[in-house]
Amino acid sequence: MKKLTEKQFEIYEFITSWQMKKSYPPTQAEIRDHFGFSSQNAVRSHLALIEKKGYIRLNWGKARGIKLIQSSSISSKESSIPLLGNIAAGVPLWAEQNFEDHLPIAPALFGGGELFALKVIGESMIEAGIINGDVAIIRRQNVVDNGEIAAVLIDQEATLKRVFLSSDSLILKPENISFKNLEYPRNENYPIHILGRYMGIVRTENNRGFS
Amino acid sequence: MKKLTEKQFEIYEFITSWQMKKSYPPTQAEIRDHFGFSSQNAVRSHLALIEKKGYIRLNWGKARGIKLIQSSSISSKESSIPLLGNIAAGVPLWAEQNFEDHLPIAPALFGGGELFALKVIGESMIEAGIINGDVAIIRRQNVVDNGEIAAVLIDQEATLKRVFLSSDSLILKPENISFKNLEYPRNENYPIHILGRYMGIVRTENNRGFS
DNA sequence: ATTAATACTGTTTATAATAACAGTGTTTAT
DNA sequence: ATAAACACTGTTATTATAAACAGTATTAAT
Repeated sequence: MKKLTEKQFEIYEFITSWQMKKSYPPTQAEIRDHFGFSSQNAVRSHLALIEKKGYIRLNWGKARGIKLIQSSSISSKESSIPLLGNIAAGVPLWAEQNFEDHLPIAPALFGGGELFALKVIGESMIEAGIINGDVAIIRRQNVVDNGEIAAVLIDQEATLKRVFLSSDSLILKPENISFKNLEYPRNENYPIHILGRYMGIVRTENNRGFS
Repeated sequence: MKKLTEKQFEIYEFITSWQMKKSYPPTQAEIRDHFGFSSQNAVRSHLALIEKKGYIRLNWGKARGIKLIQSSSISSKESSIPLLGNIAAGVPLWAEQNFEDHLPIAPALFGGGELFALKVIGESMIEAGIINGDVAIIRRQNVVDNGEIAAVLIDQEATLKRVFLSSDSLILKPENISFKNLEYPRNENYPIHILGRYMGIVRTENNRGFS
């Protein structure tokens, strides 16, 4: 199946998660509003392309006539999100063995894609409402847009930071007034990895400090 | 759950099988045609009754706004948490009709019990890391221990507050320095209800303001 | 260097679909 | 016997939603 462009994928994801939540697909106008387009035509042309690539089927002329085609990657069979455990130095990060747990949550709730969960350590994102011990849901990707929150690995510890990438440096901005920005010059081997984009959190009060 | 009449059941079945086949629900006109009614009103009144019995939920004014309610045995108890929708004055709070959505999350993650979800309105718990728009997971119970966070209903609006009950008063303490405590003398008919105990939150960044 | 595909804005028209109002018999449960 | 709930017909208004047409600007692929 032909690959979707990034934008097309975003729209496709929006449809799947809407469908998941509401059990019926969104209208073109609802998609337009979500993405802030001022023209429905933007949606129409995107849908046409996504259909051409075989991800959806359009029932032309009918309200909410978008039918999702089952694709193996985002199939509804997946009903959990892997929780990444302790990160041992040198061990390949994505090996199955590192997944010590699975959260019984359908990935579609967080927009689907290649998701994993990570326990947030520290208070650095407290002003974004993310506190120590929260489980962050991350979509795996190694680049994120400027200003987005990403999961980064610093000295074997996973934390969340707002990421700004300029031509000559990478800046990690905590959401906590008492923390300083971290700045790393580019083209140097800085000791951080972007693990993925922050998609949300899950916080369970019943088993804080459980594992 | 109240039983459907034979005719209502036929219509309900038609909707479920349509939904299965097409992945979106039928319109009222499509139902009318299938049953050979000459008036849409026949459909409308049936749907209203089926909704009242809690088998579907109607999204009034929206095309194909019929949502099937998961039969509580399969989905609710094992792999999803109902999201409580708008709370209309006078309407019994726990009627099926008020559940507009189900979060695809296994209740066990939040300790099990009779759980439901509620969208948090306002900034009153910001210091507990709970921000406006978060979906709080609540375990239904009308009493909570002193100092625990509970979902309370004040003037038809659901918020979270830390609850303290002394011999002569009930105090609701927000976790926000700029908010004042609310105090209600006991043995008076105060306008608040304790809905249940706060068990955690889910925050999805991908569909904030999804309704 | 040029084409094709992508990602849109803006406006208008057509149709799909729901809502509201006013009724008529028929059954079911007091 | 008498409401109340059920199962409809018939008509009209209104809104929700999709389609069509005419563009612009940017990026990726020859």
